[in-house]
Amino acid sequence: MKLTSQKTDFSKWYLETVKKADLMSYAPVRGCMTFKPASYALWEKIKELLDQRFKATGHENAYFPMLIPESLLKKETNHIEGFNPELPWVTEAAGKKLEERLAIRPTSETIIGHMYSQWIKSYRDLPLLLNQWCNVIRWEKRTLPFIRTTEFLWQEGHTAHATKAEAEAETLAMLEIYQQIIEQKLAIPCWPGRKTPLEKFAGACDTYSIELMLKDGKALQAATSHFMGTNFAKAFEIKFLDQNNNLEYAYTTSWGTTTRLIGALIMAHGDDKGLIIPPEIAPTQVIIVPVGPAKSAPHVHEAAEKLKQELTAAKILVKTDLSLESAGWKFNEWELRGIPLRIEIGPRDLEKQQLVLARRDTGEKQTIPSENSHLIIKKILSEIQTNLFSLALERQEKACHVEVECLADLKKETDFFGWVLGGWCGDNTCEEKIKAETSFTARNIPTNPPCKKEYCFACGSKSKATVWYARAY
RNA sequence: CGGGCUAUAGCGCAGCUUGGUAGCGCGCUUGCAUGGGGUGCAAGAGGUCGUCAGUUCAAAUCUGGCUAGCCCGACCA
Repeated sequence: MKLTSQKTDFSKWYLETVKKADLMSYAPVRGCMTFKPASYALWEKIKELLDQRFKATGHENAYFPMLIPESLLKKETNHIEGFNPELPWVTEAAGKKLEERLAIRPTSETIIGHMYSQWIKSYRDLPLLLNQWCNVIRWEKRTLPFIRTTEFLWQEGHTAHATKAEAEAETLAMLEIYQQIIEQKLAIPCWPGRKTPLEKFAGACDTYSIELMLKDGKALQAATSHFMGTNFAKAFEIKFLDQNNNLEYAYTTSWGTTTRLIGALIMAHGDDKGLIIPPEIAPTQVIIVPVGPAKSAPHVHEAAEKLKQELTAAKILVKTDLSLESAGWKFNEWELRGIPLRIEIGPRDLEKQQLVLARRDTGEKQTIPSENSHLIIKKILSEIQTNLFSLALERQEKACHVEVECLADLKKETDFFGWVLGGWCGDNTCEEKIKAETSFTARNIPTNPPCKKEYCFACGSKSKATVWYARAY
């Protein structure tokens, strides 16, 4: 698999891999896909980890309707302008044309804003910290499994606060949760930062994003967090009486991440053999494969089941593969599916009281004593986790990077896929020029750039911000 | 909405130039052997060749229309 310059090879690899690993298949609606158990299990795991963090920071889950009346959607002008081209509409029900057509939600700021205006009356009602897990539909022109599908699953948090400072802090706090989960659990290095005005969410004051660099050198927006100021509060009349009996607009935020993370995971770690799932996010961390002659099968299978019980007791997520396929077939199958660690157990191992371990990340095989094996296995799982993150970081820093100082230099790098840091004078036309001439776009203004750029990448005048540029999904 | 390409068995493809009995690989079914890296042998099932029309004694093959899908751009989590 080529990592840069060969994006068509990579997208072919990606499509083949998601099919071979039995993650998805297309549904009979344009751009819609089914999440087969293998990928839905990943989503459940991601959900579980995020949900814990949301609840630990005082948020609660709720649910709002999927259908949004057109009049509500139109209340925030920038918002409707941004989403209008990709909305599906329900215009008829029970054989009758509806008086007002209903959009299938592309996101829920509007309907939640409407509800919040009824729920929030006093400063005592604030902050209101809700999240919902749901599906949304955006009729995009081009789709790609997990990365961009017509319907996708996500979580959207919506909060309302009494002060600007508190809402801004919320926006950044949620961005940090995304960063922690993506780096620590998905083992993918993050670029947190603020979006440029052109890339901002429709209706937001500030949009922050987590950007990732995938194996082919393209960037992916993995999570967003928006500070809405009072834009939505004014559009939906979210007002409250403060301690001094003054009627004030609330400050709102929203933040979300999606099943796209599954695609990110595949494209950040996968290799020629298929998926590689980091142990912290893997629904199955260890697969036990019995090997050896058929005559010894019952005996070996019994030992495999016993080992499974031991490891399960040690809180390791483990499965055994007792199917009739040949051992070699199973090895390849589980490698394709990305299980981080495989244990081979056969008559020879039983005799010597040992186990053979095979790491998915490095391909290394090693023999360990079977007694207290869970201690070594846990250690190796954590090594795999660390190693995957280091590999991704190293690739991002070396393979996916060139050092260029101006637009003219970048234009010479026609085959280059990766990232570039550039200064930005603050002018939209400079950003648009870069996009038009190179297909690199401003991903975000990193919170902690590795260095600061003094001059605008496009026009050469004094820079106001350092921007991360890349070709993006 | 622009620009390319494809449509033949569950999947991947050949056959089309030069019209003449529907093919291959993988998968599937059955049996036996095998089992520490996609194992071997044998037998078997499965297709009105995307669709409509035209040319012809004869069309998967030639001609025209239609439809669907894919890839590359613009939109985008």
